Amino acid sequence: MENILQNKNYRESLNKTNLRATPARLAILQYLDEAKNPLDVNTIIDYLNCQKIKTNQATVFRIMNILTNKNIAIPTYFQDGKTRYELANKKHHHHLVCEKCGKIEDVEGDSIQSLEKEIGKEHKFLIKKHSLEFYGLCVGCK
Amino acid sequence: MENILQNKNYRESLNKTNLRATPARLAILQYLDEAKNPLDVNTIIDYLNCQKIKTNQATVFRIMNILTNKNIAIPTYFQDGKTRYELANKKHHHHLVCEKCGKIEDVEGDSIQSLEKEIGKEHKFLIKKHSLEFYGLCVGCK
DNA sequence: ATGGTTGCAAACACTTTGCACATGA
DNA sequence: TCATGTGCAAAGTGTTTGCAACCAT
Repeated sequence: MENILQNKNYRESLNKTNLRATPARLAILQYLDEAKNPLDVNTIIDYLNCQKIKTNQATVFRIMNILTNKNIAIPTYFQDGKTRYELANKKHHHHLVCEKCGKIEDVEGDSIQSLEKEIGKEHKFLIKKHSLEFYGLCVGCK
Repeated sequence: MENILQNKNYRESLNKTNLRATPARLAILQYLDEAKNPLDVNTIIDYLNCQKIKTNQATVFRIMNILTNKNIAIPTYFQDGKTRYELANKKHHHHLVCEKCGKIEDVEGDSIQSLEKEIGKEHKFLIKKHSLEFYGLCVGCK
């Protein structure tokens, strides 16, 4: 579980995993790296269009799947049915999702490590990861 | 947040919330009540067919949405993109999802209540619920 | 009787796939 | 050069909606 994106050299990061550095891939890595929230495919496509990089859904889905398989990106599945992606790079965190405006906020810290260990042992289950989302109302909406 | 399904009188439970007691609704409530796992719509349809209750996806989705809005059922969203439902009736719990065979196991106990309070306060976020799923390998698959 | 429910088909949204063409190394 | 990647269109899923017919109360 090494940190593939350590030096923001996206091109090198791609080559290191036997992926070619295409304009779309480079731009997506940069966008994910700058993003404060997990991004869904349509948001990514809009961004690429703004950057004058012509693309389409099939390609972006393919890229996101590859980045996921190479452990460069991590998908999270929210209640609206859209998959959102973040760089695996980021510190482990959870999400606060506002049910009114849809805003997604990160919560840093892996606060349930010990719980995870305990549960895994008790249920004889090899836990590899977890997904913890809090749903409610953000400051502006409550 | 009263317990609507306290006495397994599904008909009464439905009437109490201004819902008519149709064969599909009664059977779904009973099925959910007996189920050890959250159920997705196709699984529910298969069950209804076995029970000689003719139905279709639109109807079952509509029923599940209504039950969710009436706080009788709770949806959970898993990585395979399918929504699964449980009775709101059940003790609060989390899920262990086997990434190989797909089996879903419940983990009883609301072990992160205090964490939730803490995070809500710190982020000025009104947390109404959370969703915690553990992914990995079950006894049989590891 | 009549308003809530269903069934069917069509529409939607998200995601995947096939195949010819284009391109990075 | 040539394997890898892209674009487009079509197809695959899960879910929702419109509307006429149906049925629980």
